[in-house]
Amino acid sequence: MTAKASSDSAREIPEATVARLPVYLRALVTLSDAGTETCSSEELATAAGVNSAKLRKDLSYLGSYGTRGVGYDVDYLRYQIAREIGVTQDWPVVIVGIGNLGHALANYSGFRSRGFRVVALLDADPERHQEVVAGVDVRPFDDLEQIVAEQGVAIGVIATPAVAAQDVANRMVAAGIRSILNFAPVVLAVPDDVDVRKVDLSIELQILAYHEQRKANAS
Amino acid sequence: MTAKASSDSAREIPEATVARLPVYLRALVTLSDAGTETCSSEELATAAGVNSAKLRKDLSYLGSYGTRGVGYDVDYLRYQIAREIGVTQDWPVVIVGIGNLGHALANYSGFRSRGFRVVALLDADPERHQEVVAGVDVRPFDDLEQIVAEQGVAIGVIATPAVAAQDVANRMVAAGIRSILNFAPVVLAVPDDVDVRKVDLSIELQILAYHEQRKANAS
DNA sequence: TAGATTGTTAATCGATTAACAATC
DNA sequence: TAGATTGTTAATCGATTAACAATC
Repeated sequence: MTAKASSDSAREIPEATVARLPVYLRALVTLSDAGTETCSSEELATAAGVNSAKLRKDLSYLGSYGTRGVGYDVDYLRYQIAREIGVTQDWPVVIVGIGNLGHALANYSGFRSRGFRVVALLDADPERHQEVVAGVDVRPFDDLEQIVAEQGVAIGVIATPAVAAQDVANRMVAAGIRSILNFAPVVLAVPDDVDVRKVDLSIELQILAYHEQRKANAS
Repeated sequence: MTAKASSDSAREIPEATVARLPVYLRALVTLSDAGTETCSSEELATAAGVNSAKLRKDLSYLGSYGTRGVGYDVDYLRYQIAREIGVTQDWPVVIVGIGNLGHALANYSGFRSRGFRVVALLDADPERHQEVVAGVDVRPFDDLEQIVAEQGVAIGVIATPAVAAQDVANRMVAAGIRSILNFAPVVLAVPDDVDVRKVDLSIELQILAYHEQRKANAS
């Protein structure tokens, strides 16, 4: 299959750059909301917390969306980055494990406003199937395959205890999900074509502790 | 001030390695709990989801804790890594912003079991000051300075809405906190000697969406 | 034309990896 | 001694950064 209109977007974008695009997008949304129409790489870089050389290098992978001597049109660049990331469309998401964290995720407004739609909340515990969280019914985990098929779910979020996570991942993969955001503190084994990103609260704290300890020893 | 007993631990450990040490530590805890006494770099690497060359290189920054031809003593290596990270001691933590996410964090058992102790939950909203979450009273945000001083808090967690986050960070820094874990979707401005780590759920989802989009286009 | 700022080049830095000598 | 596995070396790869030519 050949590429459509923007055939140049087939270029390979480095992982480190991909990880920063959402940060730039958010900074642009903030600028746009504040009524700013144009910004320089220096201004945008400051808002995003990086240096301007890195920002310009990153943007250069997407194309040439600025004007020399002038800067970037905020709304135009915002659209181009959103398109590159893929958040001009809506992504149906399913969350599995509706404990404390699952509740927080289901209620997180940042998903909806950034191109993600929570279409289902699943939990293995029948006790929870009475609940409605953030306007969505909690349903049995066994409904996974049906929901994924019906709603075209491409992204799954795992917020279960560690012991259940691998099983949930297996079922997600079998159901056709190829992108997983994992909050359970385990290393998931998945096929090569499945993307897993991990958020681990205690690991983040441990990294802070390491540096904190060094500061304490240095003083 | 000169270093104590283990003067060799003054070596510089690369950031990428520091970020993986907690992963190795967790794998070792799992192995230990399963009764495993010895493991090779190959086994530990598999459990941690990295290749063995990287694991050995990482461990080499800490010292020489294995035995050629044999492997690593699980409990010994576990202790050495825990000591290097700094989680052989207890770190008092304060959480600010007790909404959905703050609740989830306060209840997260992984903190306690990994060397962190939530000593206070703070919220600016007086409505919440009645609450007890995970056995800890929710107190006014204005108590921050006092609590930090009394309890020797070194790590602060920000789980407030985006608009409040910078103010909270400023107050934390003024109170003497030098390590911050930020869940609010904003780039915090802090002095150079303050460490900020960021967890942003929607950014993680956006990175997945980018790759998902590419998979969809490739098919 | 003069000033400003992008997009790109090239140098530097840090992280990963394979291979293997050291050594249990 | 023979087999196994670490710890380290050196090559490779990818990311960052400063500098500046291109160009509005």
